[in-house]
Amino acid sequence: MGLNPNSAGLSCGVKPQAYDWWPAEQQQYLNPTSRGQNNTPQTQSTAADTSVHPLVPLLLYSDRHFPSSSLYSQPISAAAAQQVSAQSGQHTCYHSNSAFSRQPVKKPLNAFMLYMKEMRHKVLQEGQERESAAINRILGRRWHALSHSEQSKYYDLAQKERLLHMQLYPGWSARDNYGKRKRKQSQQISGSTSSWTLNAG
DNA sequence: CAGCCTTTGAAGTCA
DNA sequence: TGACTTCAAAGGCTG
Repeated sequence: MGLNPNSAGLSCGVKPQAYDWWPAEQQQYLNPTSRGQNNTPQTQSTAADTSVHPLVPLLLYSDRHFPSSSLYSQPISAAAAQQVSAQSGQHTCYHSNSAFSRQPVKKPLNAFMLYMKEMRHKVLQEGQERESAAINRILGRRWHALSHSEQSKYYDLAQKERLLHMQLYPGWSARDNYGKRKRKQSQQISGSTSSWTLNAG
C-alpha cells in the first residue's frame, strides 16, 4: 500500500486522479520502494511496488491526519495497517468526520520528529529515561549518530508527509498556527508587565 | 491544569 | 537574503 493511490490510507476520500497534479519528479515519493537514493525511474510496476515501507504507517496513521480516537491513528505496524485496510470501508476519513474537522490542522512532522515518534518507545523500553525532555536529548544524539542512508529514510518520509499534508489540507499554511502559543501567553498576562513578551509576528 | 523542558527541521517573520 | 522565531511530538514535572 504505502502512498499508492489505491492504498487503504489514501483511498479514503482521495481519488487516484488527485495525484495528477504531482510533479513527475515527486512521483517517486508515491512509491515507498523508490526513495531518494535511487534515481532510476520506475516506468513499470514491479512486485516490489506493492511492498510496504516500514515507516509508512507512521505517516499514514498519524494522529494529525486522522482523529486520535480513530482506528487510523492507532496502528504503527504494517500488519495493523493491513487490518485497517481491510476495514477502511467502514470508517469515515477526516473529510467527513465533523468532530475531527473542528480540530486545528497541525504542521507536518519533520524528519527528526518522525524519528522520535518511532524511537521513543525503544528508549522507554531501555528504561534509561522517562521524561520526554531527557528522551529527546538521547534521540537527538542518536539522530546525529545515524548514517546518511538511515537519516534519508526519515527525510524521505517527511517529504511524503508534507506532500500528503498539502493534498489533505490545500491552502493550509503554518502561518495558521504561528504565534498561537505566544499569543495565548501574552493574553494571559495582558495588561501586565510584558516587556519580555516575544513578538509573535 | 496550563506551561515548561528538550531535541531537529520546516516554515514564518522581520530588517 | 540572512537571522531569528515558532511550532510540530511527548510526557513527567512544576507552580
